[in-house]
This record gives sequence, C-alpha cells and structure tokens, in this order.
Amino acid sequence: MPEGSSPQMGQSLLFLTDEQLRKGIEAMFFAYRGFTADPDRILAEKSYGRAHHRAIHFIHRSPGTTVNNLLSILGVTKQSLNRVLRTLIEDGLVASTVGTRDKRERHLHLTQEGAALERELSDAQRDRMRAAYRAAGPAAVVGFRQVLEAMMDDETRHHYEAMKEKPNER
Amino acid sequence: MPEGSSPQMGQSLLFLTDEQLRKGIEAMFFAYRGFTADPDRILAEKSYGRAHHRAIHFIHRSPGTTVNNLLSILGVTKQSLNRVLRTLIEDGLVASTVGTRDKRERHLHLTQEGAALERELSDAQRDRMRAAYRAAGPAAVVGFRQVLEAMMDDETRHHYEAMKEKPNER
DNA sequence: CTTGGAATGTCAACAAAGCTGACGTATTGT
DNA sequence: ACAATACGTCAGCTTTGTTGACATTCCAAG
Repeated sequence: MPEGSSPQMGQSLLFLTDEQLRKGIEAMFFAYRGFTADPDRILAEKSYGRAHHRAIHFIHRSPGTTVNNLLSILGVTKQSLNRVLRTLIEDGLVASTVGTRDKRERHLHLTQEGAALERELSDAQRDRMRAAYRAAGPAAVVGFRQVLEAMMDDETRHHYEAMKEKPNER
Repeated sequence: MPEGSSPQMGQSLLFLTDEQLRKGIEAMFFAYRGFTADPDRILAEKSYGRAHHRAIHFIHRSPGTTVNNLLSILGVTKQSLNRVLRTLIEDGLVASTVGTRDKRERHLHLTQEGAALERELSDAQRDRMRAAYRAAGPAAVVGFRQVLEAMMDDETRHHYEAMKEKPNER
C-alpha cells in the first residue's frame, strides 16, 4: 500500500508522512547552504570563518556579554571559542574589558571596525533572507519560524527566546 | 528614518523589517543545531561524522548514483568525499560498482548494513521533524518549506527539485 | 587507431574548527 | 583560609573541508 494514502488516515495528518518529512529534511540541508553562502564569501576574503561570524553576531546582539555566556549560546568549548576570540581581539574587532562588579569576568564589545564587519556580514545575510521572505510572503514566514522554533532543543530555545525581544538599536 | 516604522509603509511589509529578518536568521542558526543533534549522537557512537550521514542519505535517495553526481549534490571536493566514501566502503556500508555503460563511473549503493544505519539515522531525524511539524501544524509547514526553498542558491534548488518527486520505496 | 579529455582515485600537505585534559591565575564567596 | 568560579593557555587529537600533482582507465572524436 503506497504511503500517505491510507484510507483511515485523517486528512489532517497527511503532512506528517515520511515523504513530507524527508522533503523538509532535505530543504533544511540545502537551505542552510544558501543561508551561510553570502557571509562565507565575505569571511573568506578576510581569512575568517563561520566561527568568527557567530562570535561577532552574538557580541553585537548582546554587547558586554561575558565569555561564559557566549560559550553557552554558541555551544562550544572555551578553548574553541578562545581561539576565535583571540584573533578578533588581536585584530581589533572585539574589545575585552575586565568586569567591574566581578573582575574575573571579561565583557565583550565590538569595536568600530568590528561593528563595520558585523554590518557587512549581516547586510549580506539579511539581503538573502529578505528576498526569501518577500518571495514566500508573510504567512509563510510565520510558519517558517514556528517550525524552526519547534525544532530546537529546549536549552537552545531558551537562548533563542531570551534574545528574541531584545531589539538592537541601529 | 528608522526602518519598520514609516507611516507610509504598507502593513504588508512589516514582516520585512531588519528585526524580523534577524529573528529568522537566529531561528535558522539555533534550529539547525537541533536538526543535526540526534543523528550526530548516533554517528558519534559509531565513529562517523556528519559527512558520512550526508553521503549515506543521498546514496539512499538515489541508488546507483555516480561519484560525480554525489559530488555536485553535496558541494564538496572529490578528495573530501572520497575519504568519507572510502571508509564507508571499507566498513561494508556502501557498495561501489563499476559502471556498465561507462566503466569510468562508479555506481554507489547502500548494503544491507548501510541501509540499516540509514534507517536509524533518518528515523531519529524524522522523529524530531515530525514533532516540530505536529507542533506547528500543516499551514506552518507549507510556509516553512516555501521560505527554505526561496533561500536556496539556484544551483542548489535545482538539486532539491530534482529529488523532490522521486519517492523512495520503503 | 590513436589521442585528447573526462571520470576516478590517490598522495601529500594544509587549514578551520571542533574536542579532551591539564594547568595557572585572579577573584570571589563561604 | 579555602573552595569554587571565570578565564586563558598549552598540547594534542579528530573531522572535514581545501589545493595541487599525478596515475589510471576509458570513451569518443578525428
């Protein structure tokens, strides 16, 4: 019996067939390539990688964040983050300042130069996202975000939600 | 004039504000972690990586595909794919057979053992996708796919479309 | 029938970015 | 005083990507 055509299957459940799920999985895989393609090109010119982009993005989103906080958002080890962070600090894109209340902490900020690169990267990424949103329409965008949020791990979703309502002045 | 608050901006364009786009970008980043988390756990036990998963997935999807075809779908170099493919062949998960019409080509198939791993991986990934789909609902799923498709590079979308209507017997 | 080009494979070397484990230092809180 | 925390760093390893060079095999065109 061909899948997805079971007579006793409610009409409302047809979107949960293996076939539909498989398309979603492949769409996710292929779309992620497009998602990262434009920033990757810019980063390659400057000898940076995706890891630098992620650090820059979240430092921009949460100026003054600590290393530990960034660590849990990015989900990597401190050694891995440190390597990236060190080059960004050496290159003058990120400023690391000792905490005032707790001097063990380092607070991270983008310098002017860092903010400039952030803008270049996010402009490129937003351009593609905007084109996709425009092509798909507002209703599709709502669904897009709903599915993505439901796909996250609980801990990850917590980070996402925490940042959701923190608009960045620009 | 700050974007997103222009009085003459049509109501229908509010979903294209930088703020909305930023949320979409972060949702994409966080969701991709969840997307790969379950297969990654299974793969780690077996000393394989994501690259092995991708190869297995697309060999399953297109049995008998050539190395070159797989290369263009995955978007990596032949050296990189070859390393992964070699281990899969050595481990008896993938069979490589010389082409009949063109003996330069190798046709790739999953062995029984390879198909078993494929099933384990895709079951895990589908479980999460199914939960996300169920939570978001059918209308959201349509939008989800529309946005993802619009996000792909043209060449990538071509691969995606080519595989779209090729259901796999299971 | 020869030869050029295509498809494949392989060797070597390298880089990005993740990981573990160990250790040092400064600081904080108990 | 002492344990825990935050951070940085060294060393070493893994996966997965990259180039470049070169050999082999084979099809197809001249």
